[in-house]
Amino acid sequence: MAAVDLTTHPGHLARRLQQAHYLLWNTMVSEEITSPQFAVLNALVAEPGLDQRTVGERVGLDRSTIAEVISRLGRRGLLDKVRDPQDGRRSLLRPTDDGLRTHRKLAVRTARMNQVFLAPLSAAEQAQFFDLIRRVSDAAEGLRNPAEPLVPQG
Amino acid sequence: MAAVDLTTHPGHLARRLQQAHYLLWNTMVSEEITSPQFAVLNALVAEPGLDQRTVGERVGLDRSTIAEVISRLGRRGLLDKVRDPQDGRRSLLRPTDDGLRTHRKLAVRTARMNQVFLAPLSAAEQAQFFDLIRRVSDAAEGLRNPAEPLVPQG
DNA sequence: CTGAATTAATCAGGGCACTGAGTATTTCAG
DNA sequence: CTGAAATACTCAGTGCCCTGATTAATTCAG
Repeated sequence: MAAVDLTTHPGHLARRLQQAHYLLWNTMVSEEITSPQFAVLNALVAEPGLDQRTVGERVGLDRSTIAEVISRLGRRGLLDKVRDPQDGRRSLLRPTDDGLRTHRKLAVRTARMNQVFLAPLSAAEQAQFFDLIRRVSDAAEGLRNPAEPLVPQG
Repeated sequence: MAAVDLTTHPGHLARRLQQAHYLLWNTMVSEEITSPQFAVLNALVAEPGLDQRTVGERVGLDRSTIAEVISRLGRRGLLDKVRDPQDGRRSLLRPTDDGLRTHRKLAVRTARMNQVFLAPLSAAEQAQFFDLIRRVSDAAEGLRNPAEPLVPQG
């Protein structure tokens, strides 16, 4: 006995939500390009020439994961990766023509999928949905570095 | 240009939410036992003697993933796995004494973590949060098998 | 200018999540 | 009773996600 009701556990709900999304993405958007891959491509369409670490920051992927995702996108010929002549540690990334085409195509399908995914909610509820999830995520993210002791701001 | 705003994409938000949860779990609950592992243990505390497939159903893990999670819990000595004498295909699972102890300990910590995680929301908002996520997940889950042609209900 | 941080990227290793294919066991039609 | 279908599980392969350690390049103090 003493077992817990997981339907009131946000972590469990988050996992289920992501699984549901994965399913829909696979059937409605693409079986080749994943959602994180699209996010990276999208960041590079917005800001071509970013380095790997910054792209990871933009889309919320750590250094190891972003390296893998970028390697896959590179293998598929969707982005170019060149060493920064100014700073030999960095690789500068930008989408290829094929990458731009793929991004445009998937952006349309993604919008359609989002509509289906959110269809059970009214417009007001969808706004609530975004707001609540964002607030919880941001707050937890903020707990990462519990206020730097040195040079707090400026 | 033509880049999309990911902050209005439920899939992206779901991923961020799960990452935030992962972070908090790791610091506040356990670095050894993961959240899916706890979910499996919890299911077996509620219903000892379940077979692998059913446990997977209860906690939302597919056949392959549940096999891995159970193998890890078995290696840690938190559950026992015996072949069903009635049906040689099944393995019957039940928590060990150590598994029960671990479950009790983690249940307490998990409750504390959930409070911290949901602290940015009022009680009413927390209820909304559960409701909205559950409705979206359930609806997408329902799209898996688009209405069985045989014996719809009963 | 040189040695000590700092920084970007990589590598090794563990865990979650899915699909498609294969194996063993049970069930069920004939 | 026997062969086909269904079922529980396993295995191989791909991809996401994290941490800690390592490598290469840059920056910065002395």
